[in-house]
Amino acid sequence: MRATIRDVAREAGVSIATVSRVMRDSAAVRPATRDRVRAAADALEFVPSQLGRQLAERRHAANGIVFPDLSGPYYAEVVLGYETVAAELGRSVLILSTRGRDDADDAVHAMAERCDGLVILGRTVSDASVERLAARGANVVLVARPPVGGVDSVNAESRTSARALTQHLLDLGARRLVFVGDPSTSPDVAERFAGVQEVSQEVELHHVDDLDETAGAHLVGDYLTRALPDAFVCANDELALGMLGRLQAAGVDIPGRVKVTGWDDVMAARYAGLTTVRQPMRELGATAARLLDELISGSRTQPRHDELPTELVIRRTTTLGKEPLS
Amino acid sequence: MRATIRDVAREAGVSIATVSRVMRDSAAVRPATRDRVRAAADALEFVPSQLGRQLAERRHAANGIVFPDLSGPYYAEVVLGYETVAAELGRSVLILSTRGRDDADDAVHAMAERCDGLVILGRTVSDASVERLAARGANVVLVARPPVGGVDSVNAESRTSARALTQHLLDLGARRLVFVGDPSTSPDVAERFAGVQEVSQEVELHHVDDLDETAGAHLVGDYLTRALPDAFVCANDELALGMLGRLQAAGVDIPGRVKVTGWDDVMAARYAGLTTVRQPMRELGATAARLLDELISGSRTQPRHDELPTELVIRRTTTLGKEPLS
DNA sequence: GGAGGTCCTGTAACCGGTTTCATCACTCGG
DNA sequence: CCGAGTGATGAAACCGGTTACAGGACCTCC
Repeated sequence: MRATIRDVAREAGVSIATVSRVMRDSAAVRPATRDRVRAAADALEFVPSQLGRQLAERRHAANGIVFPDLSGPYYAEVVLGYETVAAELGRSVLILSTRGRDDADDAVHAMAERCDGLVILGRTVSDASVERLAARGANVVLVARPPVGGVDSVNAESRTSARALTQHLLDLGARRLVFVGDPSTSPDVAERFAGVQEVSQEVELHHVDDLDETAGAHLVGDYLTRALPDAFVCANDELALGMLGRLQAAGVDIPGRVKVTGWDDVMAARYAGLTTVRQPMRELGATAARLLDELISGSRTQPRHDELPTELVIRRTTTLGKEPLS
Repeated sequence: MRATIRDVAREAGVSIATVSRVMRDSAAVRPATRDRVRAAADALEFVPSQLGRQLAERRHAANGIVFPDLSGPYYAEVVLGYETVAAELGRSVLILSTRGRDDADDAVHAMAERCDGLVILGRTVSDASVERLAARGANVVLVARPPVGGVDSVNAESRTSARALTQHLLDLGARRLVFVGDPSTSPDVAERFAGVQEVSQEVELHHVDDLDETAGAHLVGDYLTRALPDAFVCANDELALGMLGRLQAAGVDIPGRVKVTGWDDVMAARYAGLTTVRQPMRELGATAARLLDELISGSRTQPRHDELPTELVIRRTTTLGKEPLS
């Protein structure tokens, strides 16, 4: 069995209070006593129990982060940015993936009991659950999800880049645009669509349920038999990549005949030469960590809703550039 | 302040022991008493403190996982597989990324104090640290890293697939092979090289320090001025993708003039049509979680060193197939 | 009617730390 | 020489649970 603070106290001939003071340097201890305690602690290989400490301090020194998945680069990067800052702030990070889990809400509540605060990415838990957490006094920051009540949030700006993207297409002579995605499923997608509409009023909307490659590849068929538009503005990269593959297989000239854009700038987008919009993923995570720290330390009481800028990335699927693969 | 077990006991007119029994269903309680306790708990919105519980049970019900990064899909998938199984086993998951951290060893030791056991991916911490952890009685499982002492490990098989990959190239008529990577930096790479050598004795070795795209793109230059081999067998996909981009830019016929293979099957490899070797990443994580659980529960005392099979994935950079993008 | 058993519940010790407060020794100024 | 102040230390309460053990109520069977 591992040594406890009482073992060290006995060995050094002092009280446990003194050992505690030496271990955490919290109060003056006579040098001679301090050395004796240090020696005893070393001899017994004493390492203070985090559980005991946490119970006494009534804090976990840990934060949670909830995400749907780590498969794509998106959430992985956010998690990394979050972990980096949390570590700097001296907090451990607990993770919870809701993929393939039907009890996500319960799992999140259980997790909230194990940390001082948590970050929730995307639509992993219901609004009701978020509100319940907040009502229970949990410290919560939402990322990539519209604000719920007075809960903090951090999001990537969508509308400005959507406008820039659309203007870029118009500048290239594209007139008939088709937006692929369903604005009603996600406020993010709605914002992107709204941005596109602001610049190109006559943009068509092609509803699609799943925003993945299969759906993208599938829906191309409809257009091949009918007329192709000048450009497909996809709600995300997966969709765009799926369409791209299918269009290329059909021998359609890209970007000559039709232009394609995505959103997110996943790694594969680089290899596919896909024009897209890059989000500051790591920065989203880092910002969330800082906001959460403010909540936990109580240094801020007013809710904050941050919006981080995004960046248009132009590649071969819109302009036939000679830019290197980078 | 949140209600504690004592508040509930007072409210229900019973002792804290009875409340505990009701909350955890650990012993028979008279139905009438149980209902009274339940009602009191509900009224006070009592949720047992995990800290108190953990201290009493002397367990964290949490496992750690240490990884270098999450940027590539490799570690992200391993972490996901791990998290899924850990959650099924009722354990939370703590993460620690060592990227850009110079005190990785200390951080890992600190983390070990906060969980019942941990998984270490790759060469994130020194062998000495792993041994120190094991000596302190920590439960440790290594993944994608050669065994250290009697510590459990889970690895992906390398040699068999390396042989299959090489045979595939020979079957296609390739004779002059160049292996790109440094077998001395990683036992994994050494295994892969050894497997290649077993089938093609005259394979050349091209040492390269960093196994990333830049390095790959860079080293192509040397070969363009001299003679190209029949095939480049790269130690990983990033390297291969870097070379591929540079070769294509130079107008080299792939796979006609030169074939290129990678290792890992990252997502971008699919889009690039790169022949590679797929590792069962999620399964690596899941297996590690199960081994760790055996260690923690004490149901196994003999160390285990598992090796999971890998799979050759043939794509356009070796054979000019018509296989769909999948 | 009493011994023995079962069922339920409370008392109290325990997990391993932190921290308040009291105490005691010692220094210093008057 | 004495009272006040200062610095180091220990006793004990506390954080919020779990659980071994004891004991009382009640039932059963001889």
